[in-house]
Amino acid sequence: MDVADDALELRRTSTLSTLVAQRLEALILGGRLPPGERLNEVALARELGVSRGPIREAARLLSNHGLVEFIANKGAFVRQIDRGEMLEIYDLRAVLTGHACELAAMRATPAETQALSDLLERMDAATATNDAAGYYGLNLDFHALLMETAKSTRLRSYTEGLNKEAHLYRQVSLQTLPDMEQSNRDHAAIVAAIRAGEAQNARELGEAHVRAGKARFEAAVADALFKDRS
Amino acid sequence: MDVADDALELRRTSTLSTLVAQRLEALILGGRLPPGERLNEVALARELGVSRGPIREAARLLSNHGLVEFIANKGAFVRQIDRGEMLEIYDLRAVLTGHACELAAMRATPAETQALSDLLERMDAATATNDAAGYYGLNLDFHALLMETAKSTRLRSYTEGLNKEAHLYRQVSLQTLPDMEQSNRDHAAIVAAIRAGEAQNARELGEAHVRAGKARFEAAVADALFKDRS
DNA sequence: TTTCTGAAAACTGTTGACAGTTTAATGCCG
DNA sequence: CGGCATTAAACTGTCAACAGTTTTCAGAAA
Repeated sequence: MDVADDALELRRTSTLSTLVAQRLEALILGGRLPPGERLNEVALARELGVSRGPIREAARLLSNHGLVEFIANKGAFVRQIDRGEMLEIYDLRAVLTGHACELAAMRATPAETQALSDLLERMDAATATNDAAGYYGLNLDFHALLMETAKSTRLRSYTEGLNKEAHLYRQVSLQTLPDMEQSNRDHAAIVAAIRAGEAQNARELGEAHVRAGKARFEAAVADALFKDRS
Repeated sequence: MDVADDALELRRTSTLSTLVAQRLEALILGGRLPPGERLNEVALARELGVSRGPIREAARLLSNHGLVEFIANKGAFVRQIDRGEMLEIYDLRAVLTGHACELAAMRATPAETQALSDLLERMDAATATNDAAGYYGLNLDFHALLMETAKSTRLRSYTEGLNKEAHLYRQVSLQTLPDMEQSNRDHAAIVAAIRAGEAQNARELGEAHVRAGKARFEAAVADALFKDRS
């Protein structure tokens, strides 16, 4: 999608409500509106310089993205995600990532496989220099490109939603950092399968990749629990 | 969830916006608001006896369910689903149904497997008497119970959303009726795998079951196309 | 001091009105 | 008669005010 399309798309969809929704989403994911917090309509309206109408519409927009929960006569609250829901999210992400890899293997254009390979190389470089922050960003890019390559709008929006929800887990400290080396070995295997057009194989590799993340998460939680009790 | 819980839940969530959303959803899925139609706010407000605010909020609610699409300064439109999107929906439904069966195999209580078996029998009875309408309803119940048994709220809501979206396909005539006998053989195999706790097997069976539906759909589309041209 | 009661403050849910945009229609010109 | 500019109608986007509920807090009773 080029710039002109972007501009058109913006003009086609942008209204105060959607802009406010983006602001609110940023506030929530950025932690300034922590899980459990109520979205005070009048305060937010004053702060953002709009009336309550757009605030309410924006909150309703976010509600089905799973970021916000409505309680009648009490208002909109930032959702709280507990450990069980986090596991649920990992499971779904695993299944959907697997499906994305499968589709990518079937549909990837040469340019796309090349772009994936390029990202792989840059991630290797980040691993070599132990650049965790850089790796983190590239990792996001990689998974985004994977979804792009799968060419399934719903798959992408579901995955994006799950990723956002994961940010609502109370102890962000438990959002584990991947073992960069192992993680990128996974990526390399996935890209190889995609390049070879081995759909089933790509699917299994993608699913296992996320499952590994889930395992790390569970270990981190168990570890934190242990520390609490000691 | 018992009746008291339902009432509480209702009181907790129900507000004009949500009630209107349910009404609108019914109008859309019932075909009275066909795909592509604009949701005229003033007309709907008058018809439902509320002001435009709740209508707008309800539309925003439905927009995230994928039933409605907003275009700035033009309003809310009932989404249109084309053949490609329909295939995308089938794919996702297949993957998610497989996952649901997998989870069900791991988590089903004896009561739940029994309930699944009971539905199976009633579907057999419907098949025997060639009661397509009855089978249709029981089939919905079966898949709903499957999701219940999987005990994953997101899995359920995603699947429900996909099912609703599928209703937006322009030619509802192409929504194929399953071959009742074959379909129920699939169901029986799935329940057997769940009862046996064979998660991986249940997953594959569930996925294949939906894939079969996708194949029927593709055949029906090809057939319709052929008839058009002849 | 604690607990209950009741009123006030704060806030959400809803409504009707105003502003700006889009769409349809009317009339003009070729 | 057909195409085009202009104008009016219809409609959406936004706002400010009203109604009803929830929460808070002060004061009285135990």
